[in-house]
Amino acid sequence: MSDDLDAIDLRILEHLQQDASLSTAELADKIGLSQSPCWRRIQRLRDEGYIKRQVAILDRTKLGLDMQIFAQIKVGRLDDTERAAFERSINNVPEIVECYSVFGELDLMIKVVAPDVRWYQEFVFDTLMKLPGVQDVRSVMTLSEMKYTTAMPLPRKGGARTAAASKKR
Amino acid sequence: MSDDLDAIDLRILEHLQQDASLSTAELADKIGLSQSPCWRRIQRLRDEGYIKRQVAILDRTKLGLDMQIFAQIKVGRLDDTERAAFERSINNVPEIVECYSVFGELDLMIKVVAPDVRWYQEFVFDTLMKLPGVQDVRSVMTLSEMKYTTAMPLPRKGGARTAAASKKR
DNA sequence: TATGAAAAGATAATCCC
DNA sequence: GGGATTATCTTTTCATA
Repeated sequence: MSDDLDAIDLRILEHLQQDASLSTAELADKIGLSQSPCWRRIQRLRDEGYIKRQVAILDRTKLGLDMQIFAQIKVGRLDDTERAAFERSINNVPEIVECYSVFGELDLMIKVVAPDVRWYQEFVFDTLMKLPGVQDVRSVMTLSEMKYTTAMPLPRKGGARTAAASKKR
Repeated sequence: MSDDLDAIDLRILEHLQQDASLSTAELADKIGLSQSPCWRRIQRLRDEGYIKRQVAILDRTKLGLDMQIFAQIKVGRLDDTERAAFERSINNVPEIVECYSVFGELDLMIKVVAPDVRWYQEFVFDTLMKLPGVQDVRSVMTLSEMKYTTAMPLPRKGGARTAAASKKR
């Protein structure tokens, strides 16, 4: 449970969260290390949970999913059982790609991918409104995606003040 | 540019977007195919752009990034040059992980990851408010992440009415 | 404790059917 | 699409510092 990352670990993570198809040798080369230590570090980063998983990112629009909508939802008080059921429902709807409980007037912020407006309209009435306790749904349709990344900010070499660098662990 | 996916392609995509660390042989086995055709299909799905890339998903909280915030931003009219500069700025800030232009009262919806409230406060004043044309920032802090996935909904075997299935291509 | 070189094993990529 | 071959990469072992 040694819990600190050195500069080399961070460079490995930075590369892998941009492109996990790199071979160990290529990656080792990029960071000026030989294969074995590079491989062991990757293994350790996996074992310690810094790397959660490795996934393929698909082209949303090529799959006909041209729309993305943020839906803000007002939910009434739920007991623990209802809450668990709610969360299970959310996870069973593949078109809901993100869901957060949030501070403020509305209780949930969810991100939905959809093929078109008609589909989404049905989705709101047939799926969202039927989730337990849902009282109100306010939808914000996106016009364009200016940025979408799965990459987390990591402390950078220059010691620049980034999010990841400012937190004492 | 043959543009249709059969049931096997979809099963391959489904597996890979959940776990891209599967070997071709393992994947082939899961879908009842032998290695060569499975490999060729994966290659084709890559070439045709259905698979955009392969990334490592890191553990946000292990990196000290415990907060996620949706910031809705009002931006004044921008000409093309300013717009391009804006988009470049967004892409240069690693803590901004998603950014969409949206319909409605406010113009942009961005998702930010941050270590703590203090960091985020500084970020709003030192970074967000200094982006060209920004007039107003409204922040919604998330309390908990109920779902986050990079996986897109794909048409399913049963012919269930999913988002991906309803769009004619 | 970490590295590098090299062997052993597994996988990816190509061939032919 | 399948089977077999080759090339490449991953993983282990071992020697070194």
